[in-house]
Amino acid sequence: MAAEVGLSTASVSLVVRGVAGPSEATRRRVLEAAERLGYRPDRAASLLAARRSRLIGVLLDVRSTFHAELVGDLHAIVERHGYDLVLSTITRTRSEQRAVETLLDSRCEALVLLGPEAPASELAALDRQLPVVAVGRRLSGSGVDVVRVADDEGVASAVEHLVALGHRDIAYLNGGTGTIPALRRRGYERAMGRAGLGSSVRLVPGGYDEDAGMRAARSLLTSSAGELPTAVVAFNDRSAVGLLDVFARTGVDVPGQVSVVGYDDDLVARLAHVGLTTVGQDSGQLTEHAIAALVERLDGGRTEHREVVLPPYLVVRRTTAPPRPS
Amino acid sequence: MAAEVGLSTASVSLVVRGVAGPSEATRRRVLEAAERLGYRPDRAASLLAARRSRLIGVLLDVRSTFHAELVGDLHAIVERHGYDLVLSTITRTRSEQRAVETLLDSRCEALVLLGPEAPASELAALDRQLPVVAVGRRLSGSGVDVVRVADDEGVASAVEHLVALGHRDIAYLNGGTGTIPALRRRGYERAMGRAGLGSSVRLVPGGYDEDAGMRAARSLLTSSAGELPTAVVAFNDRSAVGLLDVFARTGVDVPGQVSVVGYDDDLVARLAHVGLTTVGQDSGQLTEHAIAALVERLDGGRTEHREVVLPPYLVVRRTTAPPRPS
DNA sequence: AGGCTGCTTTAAAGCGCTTTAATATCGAGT
DNA sequence: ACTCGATATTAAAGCGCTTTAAAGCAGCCT
Repeated sequence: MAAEVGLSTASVSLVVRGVAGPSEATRRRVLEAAERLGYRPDRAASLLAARRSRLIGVLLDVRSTFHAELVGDLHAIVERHGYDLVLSTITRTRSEQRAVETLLDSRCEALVLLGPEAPASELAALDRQLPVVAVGRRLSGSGVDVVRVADDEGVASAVEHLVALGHRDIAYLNGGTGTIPALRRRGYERAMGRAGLGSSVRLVPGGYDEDAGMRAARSLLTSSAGELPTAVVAFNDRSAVGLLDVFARTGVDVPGQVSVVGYDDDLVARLAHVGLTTVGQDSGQLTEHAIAALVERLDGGRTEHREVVLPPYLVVRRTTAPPRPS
Repeated sequence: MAAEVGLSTASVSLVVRGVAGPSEATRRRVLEAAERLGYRPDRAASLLAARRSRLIGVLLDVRSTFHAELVGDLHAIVERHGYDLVLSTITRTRSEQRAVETLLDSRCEALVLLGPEAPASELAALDRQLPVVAVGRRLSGSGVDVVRVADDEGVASAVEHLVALGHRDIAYLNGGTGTIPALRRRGYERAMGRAGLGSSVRLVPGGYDEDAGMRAARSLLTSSAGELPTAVVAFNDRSAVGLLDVFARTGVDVPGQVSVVGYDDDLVARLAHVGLTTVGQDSGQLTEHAIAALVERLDGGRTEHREVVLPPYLVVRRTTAPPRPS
């Protein structure tokens, strides 16, 4: 390529990277030749020579629609800062650790971890190697930057919405063990307390999928469970959909007899025939803050860690209404 | 790292890559030191020096759940062949071409394109640079390897299923323009013809999403459309879900009054409360053939192109039943 | 003319590895 | 003791770039 135009490789490098220096004439000459030869700089070589990759690694679960949305936003944002993305997904057979190692091998300068599961200590250790931002997960300690949505507030706003509609008998369909389920559950309990409904707190064992919701619905419908609550807040949309399904099949009118609120604003919640009232998080904000945090540490030299907590928003659709007359 | 153990970098390289040569003693010494120092070989440097990246690029749409599934399988398969994956996704703001360029820049040795949209000629041009396999799309000419499922057969088997149940008035909800919609539609037309129902062919304009399905359902329900068919085969699951939604809201019983079949065996089709009869494709087979094709060309020296067409399978769930009595 | 300045270009070193060919080591065999 | 072959190790070149310092070259001033 350099030989082709009778210039040094240095000049070519300068032109190709758009660095100031070469004259207009040289620039044109090189660009023309590059075009003609279909020249593409070798990323590996640049990376090696430049000692900067300008690569940001993203750990994701390719099966998650929410992650998909985030990746879309990330691409756009990262580009504005002159970085590029490298994706690494977990799968059934590919652990989080393995996925992160791939990212490390690609010599990423920083990592965005979408919903990481690793223990906080491990993440902190990672962060000692390179800037890391965890998205969407609450983390004790402050070994990494965190950008997340206040899940407890989200659930609280769901409860408040129901209370405002007149509900008093509001059950919560739990999401199992884990930091996120715990946080959401606490949001429910606190909100109930604040509404003077502390004594009506009613926790139903659940899980994260449709099946869990279906089981929960069936247990609520057995007479031994006592009267059906007038509303139930579910850990997430998937379990809420399970609830809706069983209610629909057993002739329980939603929202006539029971109101249902989900969490996540999943695609499934938005489907017109589901129309689930739910709590969503602003993916654009989430990614914007995540990248900002990394760039600050990479280019701005910030060293202490920070946690950004964004407010969730309630989306009222068709599964909530005033309670049935008792 | 080499200095650390008092050996040459060559020896270290040999050990780290697991190449035969170094003695057991050396091997242990290096491995121990690597562990202690947290040494990770630099991918870029290896890539540059080895002149082989052993990387396979995957073009995908991170928003597609089917692609997600494929990526999961790909990771597992590729690993068995000693390759690694690099992912590049299209997004709202990131074109297919841009995504492919990224892959090229990473010096992939071959590309797996999941549902590529580029014209065949462009793909053929790409294939002149490196082995390319297109997954899931029918391609005229033979400029690249193709692995796909026989979409026409899939739709045909849906029609045959309905015919076997006794249906004669079977409409098809079209998927818009594009090679895949065209192929599926033809599958419908042919199957109808074979069943002696050529004169009952009934095409409804549609699209690929829930909205299109909803619009189609409404148009079917207006009296001007004539009598409601006893069954409708939809271009895909998403549009089928739109149909189901409108039917449910307007009190049209499925499958009592109308049977509905989708296509894709999406997650949404599997949800218990949807229970959509649909046509699925075996993602494991698809990826297995795709990688096999690439490996053969990469390591086996095959040069001509090939097309692998896999059979789809019908999944009968709860949205199909014998037709309503007329 | 000679010395400056400011702009453009390039030689050369080197990034962290792989690879090849050559060298070192060690018994075994004669 | 000496050669031979097998095995283990390494020196050195080089992958395709970036980067730094230095060189080349105008034009300008004194």
